Amino acid sequence: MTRTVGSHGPTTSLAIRKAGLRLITEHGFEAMSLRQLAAEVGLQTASLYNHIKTKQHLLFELIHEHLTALLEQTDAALAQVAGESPTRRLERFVLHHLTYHMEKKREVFVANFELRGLSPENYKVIVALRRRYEARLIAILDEGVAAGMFDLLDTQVAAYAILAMLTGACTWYRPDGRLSTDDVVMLHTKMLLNGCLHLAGGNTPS
Amino acid sequence: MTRTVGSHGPTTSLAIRKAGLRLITEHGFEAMSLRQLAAEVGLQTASLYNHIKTKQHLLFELIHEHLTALLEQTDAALAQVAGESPTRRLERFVLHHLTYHMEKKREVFVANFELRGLSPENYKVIVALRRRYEARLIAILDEGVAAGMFDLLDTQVAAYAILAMLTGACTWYRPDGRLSTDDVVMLHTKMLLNGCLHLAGGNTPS
Amino acid sequence: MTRTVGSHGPTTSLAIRKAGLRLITEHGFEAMSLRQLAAEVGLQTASLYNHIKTKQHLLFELIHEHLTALLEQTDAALAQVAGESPTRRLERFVLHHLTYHMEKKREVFVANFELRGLSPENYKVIVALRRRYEARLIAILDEGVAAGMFDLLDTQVAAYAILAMLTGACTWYRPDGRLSTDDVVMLHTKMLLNGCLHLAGGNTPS
Amino acid sequence: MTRTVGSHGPTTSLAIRKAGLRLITEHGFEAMSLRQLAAEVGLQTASLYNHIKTKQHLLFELIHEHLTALLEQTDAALAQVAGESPTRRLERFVLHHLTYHMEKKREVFVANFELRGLSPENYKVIVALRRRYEARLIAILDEGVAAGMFDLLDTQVAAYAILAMLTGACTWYRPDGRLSTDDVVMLHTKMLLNGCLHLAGGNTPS
DNA sequence: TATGAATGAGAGTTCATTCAT
DNA sequence: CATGAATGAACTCTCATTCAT
Repeated sequence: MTRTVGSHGPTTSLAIRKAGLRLITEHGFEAMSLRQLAAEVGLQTASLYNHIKTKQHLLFELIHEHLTALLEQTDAALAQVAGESPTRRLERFVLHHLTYHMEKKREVFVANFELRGLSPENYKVIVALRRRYEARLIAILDEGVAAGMFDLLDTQVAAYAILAMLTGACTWYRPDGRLSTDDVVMLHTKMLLNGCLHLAGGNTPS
Repeated sequence: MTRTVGSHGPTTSLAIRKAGLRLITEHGFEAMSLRQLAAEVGLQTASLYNHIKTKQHLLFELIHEHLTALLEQTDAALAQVAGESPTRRLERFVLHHLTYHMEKKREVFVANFELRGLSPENYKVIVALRRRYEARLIAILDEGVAAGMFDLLDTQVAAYAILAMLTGACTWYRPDGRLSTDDVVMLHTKMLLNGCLHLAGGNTPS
Repeated sequence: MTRTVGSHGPTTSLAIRKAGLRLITEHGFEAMSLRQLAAEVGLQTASLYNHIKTKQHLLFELIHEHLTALLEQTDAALAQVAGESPTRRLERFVLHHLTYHMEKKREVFVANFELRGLSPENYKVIVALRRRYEARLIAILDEGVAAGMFDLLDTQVAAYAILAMLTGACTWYRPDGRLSTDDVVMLHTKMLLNGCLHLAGGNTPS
Repeated sequence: MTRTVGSHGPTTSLAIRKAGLRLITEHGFEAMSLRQLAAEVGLQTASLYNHIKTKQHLLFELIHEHLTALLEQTDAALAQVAGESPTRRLERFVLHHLTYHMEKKREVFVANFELRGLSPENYKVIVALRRRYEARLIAILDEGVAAGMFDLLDTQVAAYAILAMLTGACTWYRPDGRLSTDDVVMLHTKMLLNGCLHLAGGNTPS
């Protein structure tokens, strides 16, 4: 009754998803062929269809799983600083976003830059999830502005700008690069916090 | 300056490039077919080859022309503030980057997110051009740090972060949206300048 | 005669054959997929192979069973009018053919229009059975001609023509249509008998 | 300026259609592969698409062209006997139907037995054409009944029966067979006319 | 008896590109 | 400068069938 270790339980499905992420990251979704994917996993192309519904659905699943996990973990992280100051909460958000994104580079990349490959219906679902994530940040910024601590013309645009910067990090960050994750986090945290804060001197750009 | 009316020579080529930009933006380079492109311009597919060398070369041209123009205009813009303070120069850079990017949304998008479609040789050329552009910003940041005005752990990473934020703007910016270009420029300028400046109080993150 | 309830052994096999007939009728043999068939019966495709040898063999079985039954019943019907006049025997043949065919529309359709799907060996077997059936009709026509009652140039061709007409009926006949089976039988019997009879006046076509 | 004889004008398109008819007749529409078809014509599969829209559309075209021609020629034939007796007109119809069908066996076969391969929309169009053809025969039968010359319970059903018999002829008729076309025509004409006529003696089936 | 997974073959269709006209 | 036709490669996906469990 014991299942042979390593044998075809969810193993193959996982391998497909993992290889899929890699290939999509490298060549783009449209440019990745199922032949390639199958070869990577050591299957015939036809066998893929025992594990995925269609190529399109695979893309959807990969992005959906990523966004769901991201949302969940973000909420958990923010729960730790519930009731604290907007600055503290923003700091926490940045920390979590960066660590998560630097760890799951591939998932992030796909979820951010391969939305074009989604069918219209799938696209809608994914965009809704993204909106929910953005809403977390916007809420923090709104609190900060309401408390007179943040100085932002428009919290939604500010949120987009912040996310663009943070997510951009996962594009160029290399684990074996010059900077540690801590460095990257510190650098971005400082830039963004300073950028949002209402500064006494009022050094608005000339 | 005179051009014989009806000699639609360059006209067709321009139309192809314009439609190409649009289709690549919408569907991605790999997903855009030359059939589509030809139809868009009112030609048969075969006729495209009177105006482009290959599909690959079209992509290269589009990106190359964009980057060349961007570099040229950036240098012109910075020349206007030669010798001024790093803050002023950074402000100028941000202003120019944003206005240019919000005006040429499609070119920017293609040049940023379709590099994967380039052949290795073409990729090298383009990346070199991008490096030169990034170098302009890094230089400004370096000056600022050297002058003790900017407080940045790593100017290269800071430059990437800044560019990610700025370029991100062209992704979500809609000319008919809630914010004017001026608003967008002001908002980003303020965030970034504050983010870079060496603040007296020393509000390092907790 | 007793069969353990729940031992759905033959039940499943029957369900498969029934669904097979339906699907082949609707989509054609080549166009029917075993996936479809399995789904129709509530099985996985692989499980079908516990009940059929191959797709090809299923087709063969369906047709073979039909033709065997048809032959058997036809002989029984004709036995009832053994020794009677060719006219009476022809009448009986027509009656039986039509009633049988209108009742087993699907079997008839498959046996008539899906022979192309048979493998060469299976094809031979089936065609031999059909020949035997046609022979029954030809024999009646021959008797009629010999007795001077039927006026037919060629009894084989006449048999084909008659069968074509009769079998055609099963194509358009709808149980819930305008005509009852009795109507259909009467109409065809009259047409065919008149068509075969040696008419006194000799109304040969001009 | 003169076009090379035999060169690629409509020649290739015609060859495709001709080979298509043959292959569909032999293997059935679904079973015919475009690879086969291309090979038959000496092309690469892809090249077919310079001449056909899709496989489905090819089928539609073949049937549509056939039915259109059939209708047209039938009307021409019937025009020759306009105003004559129903018997004469029926005779003419039978003659034309048989000669046309024995000459264009393949077209007839496809148009009669491959309707299942048509998409729902195409199916509708084709069925409408067939209805128009059947209407020609029904009209003749109606005239005959009205004039008291034909004895038919139901002209529509009679028409179906007649067409089934006539069309069936094209299934088994072989140009090199035992019977000449004339024989076949005479045999069927006699059977059908006798079958329809109102006979003095009133030999209704017992 | 039923199943999930695997397979090899092959389906229709689209692709970028070439070339004679 | 534009075109229709041709090409070879590649695409996603489905097929009937097998086999260990």
